[in-house]
Amino acid sequence: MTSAVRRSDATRAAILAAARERFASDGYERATIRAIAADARIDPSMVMRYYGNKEKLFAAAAEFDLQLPDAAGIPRDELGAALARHFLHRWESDETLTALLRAAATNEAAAERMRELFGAQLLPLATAACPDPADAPRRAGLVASQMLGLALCRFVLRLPPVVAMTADEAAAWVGPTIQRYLTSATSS
Amino acid sequence: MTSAVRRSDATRAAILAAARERFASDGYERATIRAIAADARIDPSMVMRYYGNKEKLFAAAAEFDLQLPDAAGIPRDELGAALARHFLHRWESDETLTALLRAAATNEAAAERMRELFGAQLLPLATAACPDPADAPRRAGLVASQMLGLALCRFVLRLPPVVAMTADEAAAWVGPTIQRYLTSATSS
DNA sequence: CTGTCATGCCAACACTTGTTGGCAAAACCG
DNA sequence: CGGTTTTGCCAACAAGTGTTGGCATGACAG
Repeated sequence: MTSAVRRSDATRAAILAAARERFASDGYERATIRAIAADARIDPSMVMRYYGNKEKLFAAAAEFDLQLPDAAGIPRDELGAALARHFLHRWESDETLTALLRAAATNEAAAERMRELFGAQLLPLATAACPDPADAPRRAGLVASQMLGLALCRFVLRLPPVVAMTADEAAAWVGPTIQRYLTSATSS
Repeated sequence: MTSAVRRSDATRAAILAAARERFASDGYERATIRAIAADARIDPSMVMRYYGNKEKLFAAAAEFDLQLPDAAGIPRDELGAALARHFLHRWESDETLTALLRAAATNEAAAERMRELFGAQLLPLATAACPDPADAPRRAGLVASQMLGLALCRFVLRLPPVVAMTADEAAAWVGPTIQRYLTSATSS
């Protein structure tokens, strides 16, 4: 009966949703199993039964797909702006990324997950987009620094001027930066 | 006897140094008073006597001066590169900034401190450097997003390609970005 | 209906946390 | 020297943590 719909699937989903919310707003250590369980209106022990322990719960809650567009489908000189817009949109529509970012600051497993996400999703796109595949990692790292920095200031630190910008304004400013990191002639 | 050198000043300093180290490597919640006290080779209760409570200890440990150069002393078109280099150097020579960044991800007081730092130190420089003072906050916010993002990837998440770069390489890449955020014609 | 398994809650565990009060020794001042 | 203040440690507290095992209730197959 592995593929059947169990009655507990709703509970599992409620736990996962509550976990994402707590991890996103409180980070890994301050998000307690008890608080998550209370949000999902079940007993804390259920969380343990369905997810084993807190670490595994986080791993399940931090599962994430950036859904990056295919580099081939976008004109080379619009890639920066398109990526910037996509990132911001993705960030605003799914709190998983904020959860991951907040947790990654203090939790090594979350940081490792962030590095995996970088290597598995952003790096391939950079490799396809940049002139010399040999320095794709560095270029992807720079793109990450700008996009994660923007998310940090906007969703975590909440710097007023960064929060005040619309997503389109922010993308318009940051787009050329991403573009340069991806496709410019090598600096230095 | 307020201005005299007390015998306990060495202990106070040891506590503060240990606190900065722990906050920098563990973040606010995982850095325990007990661990800090152990590092400083004293009893946990001493931390309380000298700093009141954990919050105040963090406030004392997170005191920080960016020591930004005067915008007037630097040619306008070299400001971006100079700032990038300065930031990276400052970051590497004092772990207080890493402590502040790690803690700010999950601790509201630390985030507030980060915003103060932004408003009191980076904003004035941007106001002096950018063409129209009216959009200085936005420009300063963008600068912060890039510099904090770089620090996040390099010192907290430890993305391999970002760690592998030398400080000068990183500054060479990021410099033009900062420059554009500060002095370019308004985007969008 | 009967037996079986899934679902949920309760109570408790071992442990860690920040924090407090009291007590000994050392340092200092007259 | 005597008296006071400073510096430090010890033991303990109350609260909160992740985690566990047992017991009820419901659903469901035969």
